[in-house]
Amino acid sequence: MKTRDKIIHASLKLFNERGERNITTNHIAAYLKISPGNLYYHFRNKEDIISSIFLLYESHLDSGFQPYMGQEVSLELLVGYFDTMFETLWEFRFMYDNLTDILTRDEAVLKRYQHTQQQALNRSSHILSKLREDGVLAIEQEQITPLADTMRMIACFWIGYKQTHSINATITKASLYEGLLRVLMIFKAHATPESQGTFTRLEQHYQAMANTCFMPNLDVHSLAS
Amino acid sequence: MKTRDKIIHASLKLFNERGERNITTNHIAAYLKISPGNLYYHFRNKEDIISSIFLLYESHLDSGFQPYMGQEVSLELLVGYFDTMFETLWEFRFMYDNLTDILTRDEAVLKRYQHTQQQALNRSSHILSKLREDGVLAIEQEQITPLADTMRMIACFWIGYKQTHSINATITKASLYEGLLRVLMIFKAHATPESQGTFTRLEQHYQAMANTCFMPNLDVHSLAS
Amino acid sequence: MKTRDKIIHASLKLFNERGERNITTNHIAAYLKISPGNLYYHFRNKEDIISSIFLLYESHLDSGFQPYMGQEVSLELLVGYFDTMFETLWEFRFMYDNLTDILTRDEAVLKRYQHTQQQALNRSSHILSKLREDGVLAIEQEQITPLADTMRMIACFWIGYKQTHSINATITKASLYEGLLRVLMIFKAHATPESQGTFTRLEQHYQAMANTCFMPNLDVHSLAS
Amino acid sequence: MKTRDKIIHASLKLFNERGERNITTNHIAAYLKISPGNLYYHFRNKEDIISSIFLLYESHLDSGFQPYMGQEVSLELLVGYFDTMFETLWEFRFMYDNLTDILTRDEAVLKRYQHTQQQALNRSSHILSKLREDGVLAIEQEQITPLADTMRMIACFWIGYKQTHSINATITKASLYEGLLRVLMIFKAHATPESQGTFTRLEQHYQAMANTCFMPNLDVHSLAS
DNA sequence: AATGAATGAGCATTCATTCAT
DNA sequence: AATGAATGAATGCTCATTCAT
Repeated sequence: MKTRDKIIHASLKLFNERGERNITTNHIAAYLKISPGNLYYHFRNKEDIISSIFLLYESHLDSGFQPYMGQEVSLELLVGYFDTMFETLWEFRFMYDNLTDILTRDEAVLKRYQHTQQQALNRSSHILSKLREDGVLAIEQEQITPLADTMRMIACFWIGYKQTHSINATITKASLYEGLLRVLMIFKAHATPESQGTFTRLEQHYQAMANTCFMPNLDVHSLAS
Repeated sequence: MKTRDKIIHASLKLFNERGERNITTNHIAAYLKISPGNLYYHFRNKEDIISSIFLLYESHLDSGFQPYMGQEVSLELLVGYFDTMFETLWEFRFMYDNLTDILTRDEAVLKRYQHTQQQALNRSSHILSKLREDGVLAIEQEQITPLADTMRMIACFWIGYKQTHSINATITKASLYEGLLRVLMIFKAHATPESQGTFTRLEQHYQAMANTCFMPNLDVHSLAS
Repeated sequence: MKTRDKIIHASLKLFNERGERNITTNHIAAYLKISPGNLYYHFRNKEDIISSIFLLYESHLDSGFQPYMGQEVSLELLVGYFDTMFETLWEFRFMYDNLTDILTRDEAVLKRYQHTQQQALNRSSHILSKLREDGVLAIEQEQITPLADTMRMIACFWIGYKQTHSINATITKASLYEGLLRVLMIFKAHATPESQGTFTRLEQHYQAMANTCFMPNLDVHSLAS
Repeated sequence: MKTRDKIIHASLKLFNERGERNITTNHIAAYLKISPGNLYYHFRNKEDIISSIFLLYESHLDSGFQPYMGQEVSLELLVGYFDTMFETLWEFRFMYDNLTDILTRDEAVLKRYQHTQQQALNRSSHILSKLREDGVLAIEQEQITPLADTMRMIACFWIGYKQTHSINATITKASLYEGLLRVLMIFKAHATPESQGTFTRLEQHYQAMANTCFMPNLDVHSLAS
């Protein structure tokens, strides 16, 4: 891997593990066993590194949220989207510990972040619309975007929420699934009576996933069954 | 006002306006035109100032969330609680820009914060239970606490969310009402058919309130009518 | 006791226990539950307090080192002097942790200290002379002052020496007697053959004293026997 | 010279001249016309600088106190040791102005210091034993270590003693020779009658050295004659 | 590409001392 | 005599960034 990419990935790793505020450019250089000067050869400044990490974030989100023109809307598809979102959140969780602060510092990053988020929201709303048309959701058209937004919000702040409001502050994959179940709960509240069962099955699936985090050797096919 | 209180309020103001990480003790002293030594005469250190602000936060929350022994549960009462929460969040919004970081630094504050939040959650759950018994909410008993928790979560992170995900990042009272409406939306999703109308009226009330922010001279009695 | 004296004695106590450098004027005031302003009403500054402690030190030394015109020189008398010195050292031990530093800061105190020390040295030399005349010490007249000086030096720096060169750094009365025995060792090296026995008895006495520190209830008459 | 070494030597110089407590890291940086940041690039903190100075001290002492396997014990050899000790003390005299304080602050340095001192003491005792076997010293075997210890003590605190107890507080090489003569005095007190002459000659030698300090151009062969 | 020494403004904090009351 | 709030220069130290090599 090129030095530039090494710096991005080391920074991301260290930021996630110990918080962006606690990681200096010298920490990153020392971790990679390169000189601080070399780090600044590849990046103008620390903000520039963060900006590059956001670029990575954006492409993760974009590639995981591909629209699905023409395909039939399935719950699996929708869940695929949420899987993507939660995985992205895990990968870039340092951002969500400190989102306001980071975005306030760099106007350009803020704009790009908002654009990416807006696109993700549009796609989510589009899917919710289809689910409504298909009789899965009992919801008025004008409530669709607010609902998508609420779900996104819970996803975005779940990590920060867990870290501050739960006794055990360490974030794990299991605690992320807990967040997913919370989103599903809201989803289910808007489900038509006929689709309640489907949502129940989804819940059971993710509950199993959360449990699996502690039993990693089990092969999981809970949804398929 | 006593110097000690001046320091607390100036800190709160500056933290809210420019972020806690960007405000040094010297900034606070300079803003108040007192010496850094004087600031440290009144507070052991910066953490101590923050701790005192949290004390203020806790008493705001506690006094606004008085239990209502004996009274009849009304939507108005519940809404009063949310009004309190949203106003408190506004007053102490700097915390939510950086909650993980702040709470990680001071174990004692973390414990107190979590205790306060737990009590607020208990009271919310209690009210939801009553609403369920009164046939207002169609929700299983075991879903009550998760629902209360979700609503709290949206309340807690609404400001941070707005600040980072909306184009116009400036937080106003109107944008807080927007958050309130979002919570109501979730609420309404669990309403029994008979109480749908009540929730609709509530929505209209808060919508009016939000609009009034731009027309402050109008006397508002939207709920009464 | 008057506030002024309370300040002197509290300062002495705190300096001895925790080191002069580690005790601020605010510490002293807080310990006495008086205001810093009051402390500065009684003393111009910290140096002034230290100067007053030195005054106390000087009078201790002077009163314990009264010349003994006319009396017969006895070993008991001499030992009385060393008892005084060691007790004074114990009482004012903070000085000897940091003597250079303290005396460098205040010219006037330095001069007074040196004067007091010179007088103590003169008296010691005078006694040694008599002991020589009485056939107790086998020493040339011109070696008398250097010998007195060496003994004083060991006395003065014993505490500092113990604190830095022994594994167990805590200073106790017992460790002071250890220093006394060291001085006696030098003394004995200059004893005439006839007086060796007397010095041996002295050593046994102080050895017993050192042991007594751990058995405080025993009545000690080791010298008398 | 490398910056790191410059910092060590400048610190040593400034500490010796003005006392360690009175020299801040900023003083050192200013003296060397480097930035405080640069100083902290080379040293973790002030303790780290002091620790490095102690390393220097230890190697000075170790290299000057090489054991002398097989050689015949001569007074010259012994005196060589004391020369080393006194010169080392001169070079690092700031330590002895404040030894308790400095060693109390850093456990690791204390341990190393005590180890170095213990080794020096062992070697001194070993030499004294040989001198006793050779009929130079009239001393019981069990008194050897206390004697070595006493001599070391005088050496260690001579500078501090002179600085505080003599009218002319400025330390010179001549005043160091005075300390050496003091140690010799104790030594001589334990000499056998046959070796008294040798010690007298030694005294004369060092007396001459002390005088030479004021006549630096004279070639000194006082011992040889 | 890379090194690593160097910068310097800034930070949280301390403490002897002052002063209005 | 005494209070206690206030001062302000100073301290040890940090860290994003620069630059000669």
